Parts: sequence; structure tokens; C-alpha cells
Amino acid sequence: MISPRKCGNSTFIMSKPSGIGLHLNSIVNAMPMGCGATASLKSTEKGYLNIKGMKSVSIRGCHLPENTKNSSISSNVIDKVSASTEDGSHETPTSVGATSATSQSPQIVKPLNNTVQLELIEYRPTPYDKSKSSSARAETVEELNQLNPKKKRQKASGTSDGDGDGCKRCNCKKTKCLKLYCDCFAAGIYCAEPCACQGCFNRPEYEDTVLETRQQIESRNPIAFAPKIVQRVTESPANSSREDGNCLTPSSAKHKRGCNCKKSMCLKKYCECYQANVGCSDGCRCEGCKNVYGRKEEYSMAKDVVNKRPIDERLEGGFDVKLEMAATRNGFVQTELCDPHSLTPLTPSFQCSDHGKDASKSRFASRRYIQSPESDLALLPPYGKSVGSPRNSDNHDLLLKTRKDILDLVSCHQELDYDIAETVDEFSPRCDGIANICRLTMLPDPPTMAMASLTSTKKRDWENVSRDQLCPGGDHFSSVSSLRWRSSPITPMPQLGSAKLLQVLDSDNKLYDILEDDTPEILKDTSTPLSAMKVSSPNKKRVSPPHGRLHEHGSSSSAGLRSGRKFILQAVPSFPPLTPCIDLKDISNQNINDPQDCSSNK
DNA sequence: GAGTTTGAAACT
DNA sequence: CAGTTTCAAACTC
Repeated sequence: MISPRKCGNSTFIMSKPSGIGLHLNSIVNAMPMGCGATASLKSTEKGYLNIKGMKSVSIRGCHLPENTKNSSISSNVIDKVSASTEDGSHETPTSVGATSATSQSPQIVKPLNNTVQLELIEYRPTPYDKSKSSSARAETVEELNQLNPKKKRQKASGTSDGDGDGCKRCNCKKTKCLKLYCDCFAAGIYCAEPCACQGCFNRPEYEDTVLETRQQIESRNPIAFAPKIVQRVTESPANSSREDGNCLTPSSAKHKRGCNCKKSMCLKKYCECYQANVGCSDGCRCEGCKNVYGRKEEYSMAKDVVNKRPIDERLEGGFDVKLEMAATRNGFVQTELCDPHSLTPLTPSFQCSDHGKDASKSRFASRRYIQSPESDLALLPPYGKSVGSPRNSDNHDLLLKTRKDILDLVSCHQELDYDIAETVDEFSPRCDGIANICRLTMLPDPPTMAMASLTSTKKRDWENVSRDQLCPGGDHFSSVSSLRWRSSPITPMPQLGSAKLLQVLDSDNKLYDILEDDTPEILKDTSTPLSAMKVSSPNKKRVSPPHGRLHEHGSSSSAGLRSGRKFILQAVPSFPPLTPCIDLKDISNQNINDPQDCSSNK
């Protein structure tokens, strides 16, 4: 997906974004296919993960100029992933969503400083370059802003719509790019050259202003900058081979808050769901939804099917549920639509074929929404190579095996709770499997007990592998830290439910003591089958972050946020990539296409 | 490329 | 929190 490029000594692949919890704007700004993106650490940022903070990285996106060294990754698109460089030395490459690399000069906002990240009360990105004062920058900015808007507009439009080089940027006129109207600002990145904005303040020169504004917005809505698109793992296995058969369509995503379309029937890019190539869910309040990626009604129907089943049956028949859901959607897509889109997989994230003008978008999506492990791996064949240090080679087989096992697990239980996906860092696709496993260990259902047991084994294996292979020093992680790495300072929601997870991981014997999910409702998706199991009265009301839900859960969730995130971060080193390399064949041999066999396979 | 439509974000 | 306004992107011509 993203070709590796060399940046001096530290070359590593920007792992393609998992798609988990992607900000919609990040999607829009995705890089073009051929645009290799490489994130490289500054020399001063080398070394193993500093759990206190996030690494700033440079991005080299589309023919990025030298000055990109000053770019850092938006907290929305950053993840901590370890990998080994070709020379075998371990570095701390940051998995970067292609988001910002799309611009010619991606000046990306960097994450908060360490202290704030530790608290993780906010995860706002911070403009990277603090060397200049705002006043001193004013001049520069003025110059930038004085660029002929029309000229810039032309530039922007030439690459807009996601069908150009993907370097689509904003065109704000009145908001100074300091409101969420601004795609760049909303995505946590600075405006850049391709932008046609006027009076833009969303520039490194105004980082203070940007920060302030962000804080302001976040105070109103803590998840304002959270990714809009969250991963809903697994569609019908059949989908994975739809179209030309070369596509891996193992996952899909959904809009976190849902759309509110009235007239577009969710068939135009006005619709955020459609724009993100995700189906509408019951979080949407759209009217006359005809989203080709999945209608709201279908979502509800599928959920109802799940909810009506006896608990036990559901617990035992997770796959039936998935199949039902898939069947529903498939039926719809296959029989009801004449729209060319009907040919696209339900999990457009993995569209591989061209549909005219949608081709590039599909490519977009492919890069940005990929979440499930199989696809991650499949699409990153070079990854293993690039990260495979000599030191790692010894454990490569084991790692592969472990990964394979993980894939098995994941393929069987992906749909159990796509919040799992939210637990996963958006750009640490290789860790998704483990994340799923971790979550699985918490599940109360009998089948999962076996799974949990197995998982424990796998976990241990994996830990061993991970430590041996990816953390030779071993001093960077605590003994139980290897599965805590999921903490994403970027997206708070995933972490919230993870506090309990830590308990699980601390003691395999307590797997069932930890079913409690302290994730605030606001951050939960109650529409998932798993939620249906856990929640007796699903929240039917739309997620309305700014007011209702946030305030509704305000105090508690706030506390939860603090404690949850803090807790996680205390011992959470960013985890190294799970399995740097896996063969596509491995994936195809997984039980992806035959989930029923999963259990037996295990 | 100008004008219109649309729905998210912001505001009241 | 519902209704309204503002905004910028998407879309149409």
C-alpha cells in the first residue's frame, strides 16, 4: 500500500492506517496510491518507545520537500509502533496514517506534550514547531495567506475530490481554518500549500492559537477531534472475494456519530458515511438512507436479529450472527441496487477494483480503513522485510505462527464487538489481532472461555516473541506491558474499556472477573452484537457528542477518561508491530472464508 | 467557474 | 437540547 522509502538511516514503512477510528478528514486527505510515504524519526527521537510521550516523526509524503522534517504527526493519525530498521537497529517508527502526507508540505500537528498525554485528558495535537513565537510568525503567515486564493484554489481543486493525488486540502474563507469546518484543522493538521484558505491561522506560525482553539473546541466536545470513522470489523467473508477476487475486504467501518442526511439519501458525499465509504448505522439519523455501503435499516435489522436470539445461542453462535448480518447486507447489495456502487464490497475500505471515478476513492479507502489483520498483512508484504532485522529472523517463524493463530481468532470473532477495533490504534494495524484477542479474553461466553484459554497461551507466546524479537533489551517494558500497548493517546474511547483488560492480562486466571466495561456510554457502540449481549437496554438515542452524551456522562466519563487513560499509559509502552510479515497465502488460508471452521481449527 | 445544494458545525 | 445560522464541501449547470 505504502511503499517504503528511505529516510536516511531510519527507513520504515508507514504502516497503512488500520482505519480504526479514522478521522473522516484523514480519509479525505489520504495519499494517492503511488505516493510512498515514509515516516522517519528524527535522530533525537530514536531509541525505544518513550511511554510518556509520542514521537514526532517526519513524514515524507508526496514529494515532500526537505522541510517536512518539521512535520509531525497529528495525534489523530499517529500510533506508536516499533519496528526494526534494515540495519537491525530498533527504532521507534511511528505508524502514520497517510493522512497528512498527502499534502506537499504536510505540516502536521503533533501530539501533546508528554505530560498531557500521560493524563490523556485531552489528546489534542500540538503544533510541532514551538521554536517560533506567534508574533514572529505572523509575517510569514501573512505571506502565505496572501497567496492568490484563486491560484491556490486551482491547485486545490486540481487535486481535490480524492481523485487526484489525494492532496486535497481546505478552502476556508471565514473560519480562518480554526473551526471544524476546516478539514485540515479538523484532521489535526496544519494547512499547507495546497490549501486555498484565506486568512488561515491553522499554520505552525500560529500554533498557540491553534492549540487554544483546539482546546476550546475540545472543551465543548472532547471527541471533536476524535476519529469519525471507527472500524467495524468483519463483514461477510464472502465480501472479501467480491469483485475481482483480488480484494481483501475483511472489514468495514462506520461513522462514529452517524450522519444526518435528509436529501442526499446518503448517496452523495455530503453524507459523511458515504464519503468515508462506510455504511450507515443506527447511529445515523438519516432519512431515506440508501447508502450503498450499508443502509441504516440493514444495520438495525441485523442487530435486531442478534438481539432476539437467546443469550446462550448468541454466545455460541457468534458466527451465525455475523453471517446473518452479512447475508442481509449482501442481499441488499446484490439485489436491490443498480448503482455501480453495488458492485463495491460492503467493506469499501478494501475496494480494489476501479469504478470509474470511484477508483481513486477506493484506493483511498483501502489505505485508510484497513484494519483487520489479514488485510494489514496482506497489504504490507514488504513490511516484514523492512522491519525484519537479523535479530528478528530467529523468531520469524514463531511470530508468523503466532500471528496466524491470532488471525484465526480474529477472523472468528471480529464482529463480536467492533469497539475492539476502537481499542486499537488507528495506525497500528498489526496489533489489531492482539487487541481483539485481549478483548476476547474478556468475553463471558463459553466459547470464548476456550478462546480465552487459548488466547492466554497465544498471548504468552506472543509476549515471548514480542519481547524477544521486538524488544531485545527488555527493559522498556514491564512484564505485563506487552498487551497494554494498545493505549492510544489519540483516541480516548478505546482505552476506556481497557482498564479492566489490564486486569485480565495481569492474571490469566481472572479472565472472567473482568467483564465490566467501564467505557462510558458515549464511547461505546451499543449497536454491536456484543453490546447487545452486554447491554439490556441499548441506547437508542443518537450519539450526540457535543451535548447529550458528553454531558450526560460528563462527570463519570471524565473520571473514567482520566483514570482509564492514565492507568493504561502508566505501563503502556507503545508496542512493536505484531507481526511484521505475513504472506498473503497465509491469509487466504485462514478461516476468513469459512468462519465456521474457526473453532475446529483452534 | 459561478451558483446552488447539502449537512456538519456552531451558535442561540 | 431543539431550532437556527454559518460554513465549506459537494454538486450542478
